[in-house]
Amino acid sequence: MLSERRLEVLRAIVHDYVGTEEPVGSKALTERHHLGVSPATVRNDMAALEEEGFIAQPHTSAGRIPTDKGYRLFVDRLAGVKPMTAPERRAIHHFLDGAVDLDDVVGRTVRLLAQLTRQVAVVQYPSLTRSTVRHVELLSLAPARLMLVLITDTGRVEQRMIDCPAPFGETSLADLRARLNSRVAGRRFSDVPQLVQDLAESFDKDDRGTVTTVLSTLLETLVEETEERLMIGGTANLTRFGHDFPLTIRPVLEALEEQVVLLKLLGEATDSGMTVKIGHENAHEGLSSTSVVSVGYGSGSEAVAKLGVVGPTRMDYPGTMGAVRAVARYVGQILAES
Amino acid sequence: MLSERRLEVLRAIVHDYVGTEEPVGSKALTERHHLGVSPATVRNDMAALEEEGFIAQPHTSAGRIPTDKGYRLFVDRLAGVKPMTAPERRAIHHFLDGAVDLDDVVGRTVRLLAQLTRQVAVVQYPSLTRSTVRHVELLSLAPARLMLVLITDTGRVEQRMIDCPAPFGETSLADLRARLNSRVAGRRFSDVPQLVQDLAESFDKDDRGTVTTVLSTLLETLVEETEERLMIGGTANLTRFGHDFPLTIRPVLEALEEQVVLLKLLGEATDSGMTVKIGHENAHEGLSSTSVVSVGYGSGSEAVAKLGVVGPTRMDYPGTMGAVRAVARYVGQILAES
DNA sequence: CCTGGCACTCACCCCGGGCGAGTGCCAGCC
DNA sequence: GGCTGGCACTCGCCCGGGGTGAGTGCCAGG
Repeated sequence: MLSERRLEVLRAIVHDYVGTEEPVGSKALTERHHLGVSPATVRNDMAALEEEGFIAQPHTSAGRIPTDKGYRLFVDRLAGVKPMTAPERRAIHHFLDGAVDLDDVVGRTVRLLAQLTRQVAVVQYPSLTRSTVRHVELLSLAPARLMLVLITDTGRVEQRMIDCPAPFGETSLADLRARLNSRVAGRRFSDVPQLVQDLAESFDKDDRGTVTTVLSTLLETLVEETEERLMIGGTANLTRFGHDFPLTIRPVLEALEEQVVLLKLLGEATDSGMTVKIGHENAHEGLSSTSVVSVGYGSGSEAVAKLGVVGPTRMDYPGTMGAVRAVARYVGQILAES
Repeated sequence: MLSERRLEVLRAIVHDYVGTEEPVGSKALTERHHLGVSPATVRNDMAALEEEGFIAQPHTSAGRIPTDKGYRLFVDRLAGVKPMTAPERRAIHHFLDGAVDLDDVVGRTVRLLAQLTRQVAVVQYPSLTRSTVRHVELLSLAPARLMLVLITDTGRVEQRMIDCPAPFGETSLADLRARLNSRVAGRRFSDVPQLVQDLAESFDKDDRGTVTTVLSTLLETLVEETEERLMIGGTANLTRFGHDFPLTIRPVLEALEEQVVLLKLLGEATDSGMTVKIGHENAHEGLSSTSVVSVGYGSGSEAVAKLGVVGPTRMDYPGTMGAVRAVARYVGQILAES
């Protein structure tokens, strides 16, 4: 119901406003974009767009700025994803390739995303829930003290101390280790509880207490770590938010410190494909003047975690989406290789 | 050479300025602090203090604010460390006590420090250099793929993947694991290189390549991890910096993102006792309008890492120092227990 | 349906005056 | 000698007013 030209006007407004950060008027629009019509016509179009809620004026006799709804339309129908150039892609690959362990991969990814988009980057650690167990290791640190180490196929490592109810011999330990691994290695994390259910029964009465403790610690690790970790970076980019940002920046910083908030944020994104949440679409109040672009990534075809960026609603959507998508793709590759 | 009263005036100026964030004049001073002298006298004292460079006026006909040098004197001679109250101490202990692993301890410490001081908190992970090896574990993930896990007495765990030049049997693995541990377990990290020096020689020719690879990876881990990790939090508190902070906050955020900068910052602090770096005393330019209060902490008597807070030079030094010291003490306790 | 013209609105900038906190200095007092 | 009250002066801040210009809405004509 919006004519082609009106959409074009909206696109032009978004483009200019993102660039200049200032309300854009009809005259300036016709000058910078050859729309083929006069300012007066554009004014009529603007009035229509405002009527529909896609743009607004900060005050009478000022230019227009896009509303959240306007950005929404822009992202959905007017903007493509701007692909990275070949040199950029090479640089991404090269930068990520030097990582030594999972922490390093995540750390580099955060810095890379922040740099590419000049916004705040958020990267979730690969989840345990979806991934499979590569290996479970048990170490004896003291006669009645064990350490449990869980290694996943995404390279994540979790460890827990275990105080045994009774001393636990080396042979029993080797036995438990072997049986545990034969059952759970290569299996999905979510299947583990069932797989180890009756394991304790096959052990001596003396050892049974310890085995039970070990198993429950293992399951606890599973549950606790469904509560994910993440890393953020590029907060210095928040200073580019706007002139008035003492008020804007504060709630954003606060939201960023709340891992729970961020995880929920990423969690709300659809599993496949890119998700763009604009302004008030974000549930968290502190982020109501920001947009979040996120996408899943993973070592295989399946996404095991998400990453994204948080920036002002007034952001370069095509460029940001391109960068986010490219980084996610390469991180997936790196994880698959390791 | 400064009379007692002049020091008292300086103390009052610091106190008021920290509270109000506004230049403090002679009249207001005599009203809020019963110095027993008139404003005129205070003015003379102020002139003297300014002459010596302890205070300055932002512009003529304004009140005075302390200079870096003034804060220095205040911290060194006029301020004590304000001890935490008993309830606060209990809260600290309780909050830290619930941690499940090292990451959690560090995470909680950061949040705690940020909350207590209402400033930006920085906590360094316990160093590997000073600590001792609790256990080295080798896991076979694939015929020619090993994982090396290094566990320290501070609870830190590092892992590395190793691609072997040749397949490595289970018995050889057990052998290497046992010998490695008998040599390095309980030893200082810095002694490890020497202790494993000739280990490869005692192995079969076939395995020697793999053993060498394992050892060099172990030593690499040692070196790489001398490059420490740290965690920061409470960046939202930066918004309380001052009215003009778009300019102030940016370089600080940038500095905080540079782990290297922060590590150097903490590194410059003296090993024992508390260090307070004020304004330009900080080498990094972005931090020239901040003060850093840091202190070492450790599981035993020896400090294994440092923690601290970064805030505006205009901060409550006694309170901040009290909080930093208390937190460091309790973290040490928690680490010793685990 | 587009266009040029026109009157109108209103944020922004600049300016000048009044206000008041704060200072430095000085003469007098203890 | 050091403290005090008094006094003239400085200068940043607040406030109101007028000018400017970008931008708008509307309307009549093509």
